[in-house]
Amino acid sequence: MQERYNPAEIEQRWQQVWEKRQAYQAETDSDRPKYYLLEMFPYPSGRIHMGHVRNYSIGDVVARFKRLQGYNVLHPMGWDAFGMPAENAAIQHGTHPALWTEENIRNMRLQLRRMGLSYDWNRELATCSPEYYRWEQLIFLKMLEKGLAYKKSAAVNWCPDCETVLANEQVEDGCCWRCDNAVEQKQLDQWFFRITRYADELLDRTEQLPGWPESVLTMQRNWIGRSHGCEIDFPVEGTDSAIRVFTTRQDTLAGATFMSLAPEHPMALKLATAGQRDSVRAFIDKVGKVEKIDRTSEDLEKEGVFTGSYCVNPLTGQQVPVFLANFVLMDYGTGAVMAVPAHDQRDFEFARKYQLPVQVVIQPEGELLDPERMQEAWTGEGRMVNSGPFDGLPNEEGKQRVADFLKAEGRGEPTINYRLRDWLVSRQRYWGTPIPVIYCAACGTVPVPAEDLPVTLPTDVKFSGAGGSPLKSQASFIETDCPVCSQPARRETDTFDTFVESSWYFLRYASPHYDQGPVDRQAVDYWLPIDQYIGGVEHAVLHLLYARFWTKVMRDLDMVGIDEPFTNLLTQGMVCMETRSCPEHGWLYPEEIDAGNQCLKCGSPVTTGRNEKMSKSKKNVIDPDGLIQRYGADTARLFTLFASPPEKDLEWNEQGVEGCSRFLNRVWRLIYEHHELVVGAALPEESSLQGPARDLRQQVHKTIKKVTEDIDGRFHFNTAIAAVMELVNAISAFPGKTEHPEVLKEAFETVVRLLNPFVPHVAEELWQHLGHDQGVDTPGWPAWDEKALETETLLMVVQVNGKVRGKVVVPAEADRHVIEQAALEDSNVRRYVEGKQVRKVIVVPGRLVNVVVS
RNA sequence: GCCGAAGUGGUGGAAUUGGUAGACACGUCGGUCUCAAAAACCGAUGGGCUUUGCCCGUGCCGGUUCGAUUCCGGCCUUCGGUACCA
Repeated sequence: MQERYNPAEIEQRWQQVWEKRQAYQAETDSDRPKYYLLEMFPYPSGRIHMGHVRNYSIGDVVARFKRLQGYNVLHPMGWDAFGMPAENAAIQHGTHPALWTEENIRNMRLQLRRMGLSYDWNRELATCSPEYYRWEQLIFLKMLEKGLAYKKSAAVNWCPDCETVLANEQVEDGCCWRCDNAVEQKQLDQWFFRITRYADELLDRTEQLPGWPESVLTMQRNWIGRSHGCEIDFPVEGTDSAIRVFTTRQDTLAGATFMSLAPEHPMALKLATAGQRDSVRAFIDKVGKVEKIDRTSEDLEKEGVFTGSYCVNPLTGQQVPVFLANFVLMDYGTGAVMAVPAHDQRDFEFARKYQLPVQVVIQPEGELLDPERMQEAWTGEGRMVNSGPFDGLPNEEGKQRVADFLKAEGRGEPTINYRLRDWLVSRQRYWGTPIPVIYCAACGTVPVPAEDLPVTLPTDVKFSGAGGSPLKSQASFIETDCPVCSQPARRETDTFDTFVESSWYFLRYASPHYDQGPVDRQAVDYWLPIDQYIGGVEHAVLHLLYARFWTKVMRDLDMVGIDEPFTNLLTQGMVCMETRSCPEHGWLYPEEIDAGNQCLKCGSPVTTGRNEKMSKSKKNVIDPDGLIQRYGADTARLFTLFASPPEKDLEWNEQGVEGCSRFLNRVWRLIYEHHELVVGAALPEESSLQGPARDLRQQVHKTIKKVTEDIDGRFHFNTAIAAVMELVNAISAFPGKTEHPEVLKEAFETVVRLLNPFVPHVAEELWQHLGHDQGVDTPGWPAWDEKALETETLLMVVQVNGKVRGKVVVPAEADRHVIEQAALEDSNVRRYVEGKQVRKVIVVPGRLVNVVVS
């Protein structure tokens, strides 16, 4: 055994051993309980960052721990390989996206291997390979058959400079994130997935996901945004048509004194009377020019224009003027709103601005609303007034009654509205899965026959950066024959949103090489659902909602037998670090600052900012490679696990890293100094131990229990590691090392085995030095001996009136009376009890005694 | 505005079911070793005091309880999500 701990040498060696042993390959084995552990797969950007290190360190502890507990663990890794950065790199540097991506994967795979993560690399997949996306195309065809995929014209964010649509996240302050040009709304024919068909199930099943964080479930519920209400028809005066509105407040129907339509509403122009036509046109034009982002901002002034037309309130029969209003959105509800100024703040402001009548129809308890003097709308509860037959009803009950009335009269019906929109999956990009559809002049939109899949992405394309997707000018790709009539036809040139690939990769891992379909049903039935999914909270809605949707689609296609893909979800926090900036040069890297905390370039004093998420733009990043080089992967892993619990943000602290490195060095040295003592020793016999030897053995077993319970389900790795540190401190201080080598041996072996999931390389190395030929994982996870936990005496805290006044040691089996006696005899306790009357003595077994005096 | 999470020493954090607040680590201070330094090791470290011990202390105010970081009510602050959603 070497005197010095040399992480670089031992880590490389053990990684080779594991690889040779194929130690982490998972095989379907119905005789063993399975455990499917998954971390969200990375985009192959080229280098891993600290967020990855944290995510995968957390996952690896769980994977190794579950394996040691005897589970058949599936722990795969792959690449979310399609996406815009590859294409941007192609435009900027001329490298083909495929080569760029491959190179990045190669590099990142090496980085992950250097971390010693226990992946089953035989199951590795990259979503950009035709063997993967061909099955996605097949599922799309099936969705098309079921009406779950469809094409429609929709307004999308369009960057005229890049000639492509942008996802909402790619629009920053109304401008393109890449070229900083203003984003426009453009009407385009786009492919959608009908996720709204699953809105109810996606929402209702959130109640049955106890293993998910409440915050994520709430976000999903809000995103789906189901609201119960009514659709109501307001007949237009002098015509036989009607305007249909959606409302959740049908109880306020009698108070609807005007009507607001979205300027894009199909009836908007038709309703304009001759005298109003010009101003209506001008208003529609004006609103149309405002970007969507401003349109939905809070500071936008509420404006409208009168159409000149009236409709009729179906409850009161009153005449109601019809306005167009800039705050009414065409893509929610029906694009028309019944305006109830007394009970909706927006309508109230609008009514005051245009001097429209305010009619109170809900009176709150203990308050009398006066329409003349109201300063704001009353949106709370109350009793219905001015509502004819409904007067006096509590408004909640009124909702039901008004809905029933409308239905009976044929004027409306109860409806459910969702905030959730269908998922727009078309992208005018090259580096994605081609949408397998052909357009034929005679036959229209024709799906590519399943036997012709995959539609592969052509590789011989040119990237100019202009003219949009290179597929559009790739004749060899576009030109094809119609599968129906064999006449010349054109291929779809749009590709899928990359969220499509990440919606089912976790299913593919069960049988990644299966070539008869997307998944091998047997493998999926064995491995799925995922027992533990781990990733960043930034995916709380998008990816996690899409993945749930896709799983349900595949279930309904009889491809999988599960309803939900992720049983337990852990959303890990961000990795943060302080920022430093100079008034001259902006953000600074630590190496751009001198010892006196001044900028190396200009000498200005450096301002230290607060902890923020690590990002290159703010120069508060740590490069995992450098970290591993300096300290080793084990230290990097240990620090990210020790510094904070996984769901919280992690504050980077170089000194904390050094502390972890120091700890591993201490363990190494301690074992180095004593390993000859313990290598030949037997393991201890419980009964024969006394004093410090017995105490140490007790702590060994207490630590096993604590670490087991901390890891299992709780994921409190920080306290688990702290417990091992305490044990190491106790071993250091143990006076009986030479007298009790057997106790020392058990203690050392326990430390090494407990540390194994966290720092696997050094654990293997030390295990070997403790005289074992086989891996540290061979004996499985250590079990604690209940007998060793038993004590003869207990330390009990004595309180007087709830304040700690003393501590007494009592026999473990002492009864209430004996404990009470001992407590009252304590000299300090006596000072507080003497001369007072003891009212009550509370004894909490094994913990404390509280003497209540007065 | 609404929804969610959080607030504990100089710092990261611990206290699992209402039972010794501050485990573990970082930092700081003092010491040992050394020509010196680093490393390593040992000790101290919430604040205050009349220091065998006492008082105060978990964002603020109140409540329940023998006992509250933990439960309840009301506020304040920070972070995250989301929004003219009718």
